[in-house]
Amino acid sequence: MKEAKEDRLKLAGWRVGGAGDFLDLTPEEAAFAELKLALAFYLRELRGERGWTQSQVARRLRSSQSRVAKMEAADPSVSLDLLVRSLLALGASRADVGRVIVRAA
Amino acid sequence: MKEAKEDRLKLAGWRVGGAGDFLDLTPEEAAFAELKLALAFYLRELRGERGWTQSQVARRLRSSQSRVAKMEAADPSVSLDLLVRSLLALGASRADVGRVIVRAA
DNA sequence: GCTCTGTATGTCAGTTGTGACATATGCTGT
DNA sequence: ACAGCATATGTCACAACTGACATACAGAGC
Repeated sequence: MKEAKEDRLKLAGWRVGGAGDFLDLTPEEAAFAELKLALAFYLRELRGERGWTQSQVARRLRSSQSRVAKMEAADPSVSLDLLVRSLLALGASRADVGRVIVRAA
Repeated sequence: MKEAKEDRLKLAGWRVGGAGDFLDLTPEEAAFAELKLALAFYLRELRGERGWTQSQVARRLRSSQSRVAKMEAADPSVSLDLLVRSLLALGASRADVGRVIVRAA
C-alpha cells in the first residue's frame, strides 16, 4: 500500500566523489562537509521510506517545512545538532547515524 | 617513547549503561545524549594519546581551555558541530567519528 | 604549608542557528 | 492554461552557542 518509491533522491548536481572538491577547503572542512551531506541525504532517504512530506516531518520535529528543506540540502544554516536530532526523531538509531557517517562518500 | 597511558579517562561518576538513564528523557533525547557523550570521551582520549593539555588543544582549535573542558564534559552548552569539528581538527577521520558513534554506550 | 600546572565552572557580549513566514519553482492532473 | 500540492529560497526576530575571561578546584613537588 505504501508507494514510497516516488522520490528517488534526485541526486541533482553531484557528479564528484565527495563534497567540496572544487572549493578550497581544508581537509577538516571537507570531511565535515561530507559528513553533513551524508546525513542530509540520509534524512531525505528516511523521509522517502516513510512516505512523508517535508511538512509532515516538520510537524513531527516541531520545526518548519523550510527548515526541513534546508536540512536535506545541507544548507550552511543548519547545524549537525539539528540534523542528528531530526534523524533520531524520524526513527534512526544512534548506530544508524554512525554507520551513515562511516560510509559517507 | 610516548607514555600516553597517564590519563585513563577518569570515568568519574558513570556507573550506568548509557547516558540519561536516571533523567526523564525521551528515547531520542537519550540517544542524542549518549552520542554526544561518546564523542566527548573520544575527544579526551585523543588528547591523551597526543599527550596534550586542554590549553594546547584550545590553541590548536582557536578556542579556549574552558571550552575544551566543557567539550570533554559534554556540557549542554557545546554543540555537536563544535565537538565533531574539534575531533576532525585533532586528526580523527570522518570514519573514526562514525565508528565512535556506532559503538557508543 | 605554599606554588605550580592542569582542569573545572560561572558569566557575558558577540556570533551563529532556529522557526516562521512569504514567496518562488516544479510537477501532476485536468 | 490553471489549480493544487510538494519543495526550494530569502528574510528576520528570537534563541542558542562561542570564545574569552575570571576564578575555583585538584594534585604533585617542594
